[in-house]
Amino acid sequence: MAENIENIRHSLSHIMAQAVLELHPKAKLGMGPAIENGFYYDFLLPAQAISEGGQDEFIKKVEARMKELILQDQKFIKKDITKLAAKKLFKDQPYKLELIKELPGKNVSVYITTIVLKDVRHPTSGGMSDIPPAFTDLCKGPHVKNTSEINPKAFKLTRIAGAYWKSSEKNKMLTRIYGLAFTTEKELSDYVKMQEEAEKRDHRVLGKKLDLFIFSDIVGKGLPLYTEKGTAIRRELERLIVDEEIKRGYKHVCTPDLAKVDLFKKSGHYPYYKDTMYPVMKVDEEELILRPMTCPHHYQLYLAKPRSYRELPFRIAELAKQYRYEKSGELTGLARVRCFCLADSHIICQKDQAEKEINLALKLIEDMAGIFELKSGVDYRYRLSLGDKRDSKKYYKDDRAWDFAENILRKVLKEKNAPFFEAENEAAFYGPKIDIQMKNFSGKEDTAFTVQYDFVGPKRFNLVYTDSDGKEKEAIVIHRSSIGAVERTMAFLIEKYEGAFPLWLSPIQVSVIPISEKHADYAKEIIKKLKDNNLRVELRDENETLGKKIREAEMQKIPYLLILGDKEISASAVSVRARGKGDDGQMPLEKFIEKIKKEIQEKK
RNA sequence: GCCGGAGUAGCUUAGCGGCAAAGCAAUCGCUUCGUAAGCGAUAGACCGUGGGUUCGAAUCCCACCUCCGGCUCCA
Repeated sequence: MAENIENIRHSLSHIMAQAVLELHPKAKLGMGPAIENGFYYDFLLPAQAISEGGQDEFIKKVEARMKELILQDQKFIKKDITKLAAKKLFKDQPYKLELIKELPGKNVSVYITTIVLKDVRHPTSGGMSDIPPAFTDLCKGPHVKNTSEINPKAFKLTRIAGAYWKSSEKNKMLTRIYGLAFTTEKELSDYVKMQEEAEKRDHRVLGKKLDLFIFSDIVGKGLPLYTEKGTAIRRELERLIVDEEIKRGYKHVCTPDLAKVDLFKKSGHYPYYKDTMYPVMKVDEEELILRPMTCPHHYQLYLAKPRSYRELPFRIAELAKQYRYEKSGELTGLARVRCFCLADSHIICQKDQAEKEINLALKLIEDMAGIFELKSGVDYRYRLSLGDKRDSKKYYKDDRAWDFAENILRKVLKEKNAPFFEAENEAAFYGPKIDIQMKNFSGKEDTAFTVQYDFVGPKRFNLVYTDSDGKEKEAIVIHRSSIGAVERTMAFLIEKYEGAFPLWLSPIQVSVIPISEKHADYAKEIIKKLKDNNLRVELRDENETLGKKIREAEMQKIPYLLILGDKEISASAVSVRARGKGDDGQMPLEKFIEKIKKEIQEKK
């Protein structure tokens, strides 16, 4: 039955179109495919079709009619007809006509749904032998044979959204209706429940609950403000990556957040990205912009003096703040912001060093992902993002360089046995890249980390070195991020851990809880000793019951609670409670400190 | 940016033309507690902003701002 679900979903999209056309005979049909977990159909609806009564009312009406249509045991019949006949058939459907024109061959297939002769479930509706087809759609199928294969309780219309015809911003926006569909009612309700559970992991919800970051209308959208707790997490991530990169031979540098617009004109970024750059600030005779990327700044450091082949690979790294004017509708919590900090690096090297450097960069990324317990194939997968040689507007024209770079990236992935897929038209203008695609709480993917091959930057900035033969040669550049944008990575981690961070990342590592006011002084002593050991601690000395203070600390997902009462004072000890594990018994403070410092060290 | 929704106390929400409510948080008492919510009181809201309709607007209409779900985009 499972292999039939695609057919069910696709058939439901036709039934939805049929229902919508009944309600609004003048509606124009776009496309209506099956998708993961359901289906959609795009319509051009008459004005006010939805606004009368609102979206919920509209969905309810369509859904109710769909259920009736399903119960009519409609047959799906496939017919191949000539394009000419199809054009006649769809003369009132401009989008279908457009599709017919574009389809190859002389014939197209259409699916006709028609009501069967005997409606056994509705005996009162009588014979219907000569009624015309209920609905005909241009479609290559496949479909169910009969709507009786569809469980009317196992689907549900979910939402209405705008979607551009053929996915292009230049085209008209149609109204898309989404539905969920499964084979059984239980699968549907299980899915809905699962979604509700997943929403609790949403980093925006947890960010508020755990007091990690906020947004302020007057600061501006897409510009997060981190609280003390959120900043603690950031700081740990930043320390981790800077220390690790320095160990691995990167030169960590600091360059300004803005630059003359000329810098980005020279780099070639400007014409490609000017719409997503902040506009020019004119000061005296200078025209400055907030930088949307760091590469050209780093190139200037390389160019500060003549370079020898002995200095290569020249790995410049920075925790670089970047500013991009993303469209307002594209902003999402910390995952997509207008000001972010990229763990960025540009590796300037010889062409024949590229393969090794790409491998090293991927190794660093994987080691970092390992620390976060992110698993290849589960939490993330690799995407080989390719260009399009036919599109010389979007991609720098140099077919040989593209082939060379693509082959290196593909070879690296193959030799690693990495699970990867290839994606056309996802490259940067200056070269192909390997993107590490991470899943978020709702199952959608975002690029978390990236390794890119660049053969354009060196030409534009004359990034050369003196080779062993004394001749000047052109270098190539590997752009890479290690832990990506700190903001986006935090979003992933909040969702991954559901706010229960490992000890080393926890904003508060230890909560000290005196049982009553009598024990407050002892608690303060303990706090001081913990702080002397660079631990992040808090004191819960409110006049509340022990149970309540524990509950609050647990809800804040604090890894360790120290409970202090008469027993602990007389034993000069602390009682430890580990997150989610309950009472873990008494131990001397020194032993506890030693234990958790080890745990922090190991980043577990 | 576009399509569709939503904005009520610090947070989560109820109210949907006729006196702005509740729980949690906060503050103050009582309680001094042994491993996930002790009891009571007090305070807290220009109902996102600005216009309009109406005898009367949190509620209806318009514009703007912000957020959410999609579309587009993501160097």
